[in-house]
Amino acid sequence: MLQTNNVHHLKEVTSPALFGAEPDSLKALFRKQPVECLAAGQSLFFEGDAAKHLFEVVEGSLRIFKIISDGRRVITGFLHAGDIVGVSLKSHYLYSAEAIVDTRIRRFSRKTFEAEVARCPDLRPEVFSRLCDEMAAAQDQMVLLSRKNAEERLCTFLLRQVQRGPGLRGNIAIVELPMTRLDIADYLGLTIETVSRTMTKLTQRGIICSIGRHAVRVMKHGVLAQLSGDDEYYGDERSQISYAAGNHH
Amino acid sequence: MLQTNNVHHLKEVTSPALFGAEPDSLKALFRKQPVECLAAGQSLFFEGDAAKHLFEVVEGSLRIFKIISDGRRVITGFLHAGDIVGVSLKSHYLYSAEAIVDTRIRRFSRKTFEAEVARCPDLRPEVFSRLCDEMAAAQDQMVLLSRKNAEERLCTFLLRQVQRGPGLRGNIAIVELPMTRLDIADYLGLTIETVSRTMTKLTQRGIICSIGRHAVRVMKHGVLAQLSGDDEYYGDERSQISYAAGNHH
DNA sequence: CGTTCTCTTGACAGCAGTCAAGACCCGTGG
DNA sequence: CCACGGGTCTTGACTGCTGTCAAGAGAACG
Repeated sequence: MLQTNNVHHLKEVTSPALFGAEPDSLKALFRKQPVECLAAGQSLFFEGDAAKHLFEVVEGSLRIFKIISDGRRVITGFLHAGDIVGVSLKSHYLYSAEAIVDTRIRRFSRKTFEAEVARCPDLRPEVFSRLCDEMAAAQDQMVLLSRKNAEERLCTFLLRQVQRGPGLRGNIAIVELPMTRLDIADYLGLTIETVSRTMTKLTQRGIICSIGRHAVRVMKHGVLAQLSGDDEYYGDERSQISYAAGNHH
Repeated sequence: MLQTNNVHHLKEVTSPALFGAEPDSLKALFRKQPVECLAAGQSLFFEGDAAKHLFEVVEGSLRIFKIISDGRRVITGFLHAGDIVGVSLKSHYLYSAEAIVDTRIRRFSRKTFEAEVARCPDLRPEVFSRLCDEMAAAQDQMVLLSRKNAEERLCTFLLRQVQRGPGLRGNIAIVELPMTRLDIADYLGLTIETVSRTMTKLTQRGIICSIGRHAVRVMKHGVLAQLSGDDEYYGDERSQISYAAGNHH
């Protein structure tokens, strides 16, 4: 948790001022707002509520999800420190948002936000850019849900977490997984049992190595990438994949 | 995509006090552009191409899709007359676009488009609104792909086509399906065989009735809605669903 | 230390995928 | 007009991945 927070700071500082304007002008809006705290499991808002606010995640993680008819839940995304909730808002929230762990947020009135964006042209590219990023992520998720098998889904998921994280040292990275297995399952369109079984298999093959329940050490980043199904091409490079149990811990 | 969403969006965008713009100002931009023709099967652009243009579909239909590693195709959406392609663009196209049938389009330079939007504040709410509609549709699609079974997927798909269409007369509507079964399968995350079998079942139960390959008559709109899995609640109303073959032809 | 929740593992079932064959549609050319 | 050929669609038999159900192990918390 603290690590991701530090990284977020790093990103902010090192992000080059390519655009002339200060890079995180959007977040600057939030900076003066008071910080609020959400306990793990607490709801921030519900799908269908009037969308009165936007939120910045200061620390912690949120899940955003929809519930359909008979109680099935679909998690459409996770949000972490530095993310902004609700840029793509209509008049009502499209999804519910809950804290996964104890989380700190800042709040911004939607009305004021829109006025600020209208007033300050420098903000618009960033709003637009965040929307497009969200759209690109949604499309990648559609690909995952539409055509990937359980192993590919989980590998893709783990890779995404690696990319968010503190970067890999050598070939090895540690990724935090603050969410539960059920959260992961509902995000990947699987059951909790399939997530669990697939993680066990990846562990047995020495590709990952569990560190408690909420962290994983990625031992073979390249193999993970191959198994994710996102590679553009592969010939016989698949041979790199080891089906034998590797040396873990 | 959902009617409820459209209602919100209408309220928001057409509210004259807030924006005072003509509703379709965006399309007005395209109106002066020359019309180009695409033959069925022809590509408009490819995923990864530099995104130099936006397009308005004047007549016909497009499929937009991504291809992953071993050739698997995921159709992320269909576009029809009146839709605009590429509002959510980054510097490169996120997906490929192909004509499903002979299609007529208008083209607009991305650079000019952005200049126009910067110059004319009235356009911005509409751009934003279209982006949000796209996002809402993407999330509905994630729900479909994540948690719905074959029958629910197909019923949801058919319902969406009905909502796009000329409206239902009485309880019955005719929906055009210009795309092939393979297109539908790649859109719904199924195989062509499963799509075919599921349509056969719906036909046998008298819920729909095929009119050639590219059109369907919806006989029981309410049942279709129940089977789509989007209903908020149901008690014993399921009893309305008939498992006996209905009277068709 | 016991309760509760989460996670793992196993046995089994079922939905959808795969493979295969044949029907149907439609444009082309005889 | 009909025959032909290629593509699309339907249908059947079978397989297999993932879901379901169930039990037990492991963590977290009071």
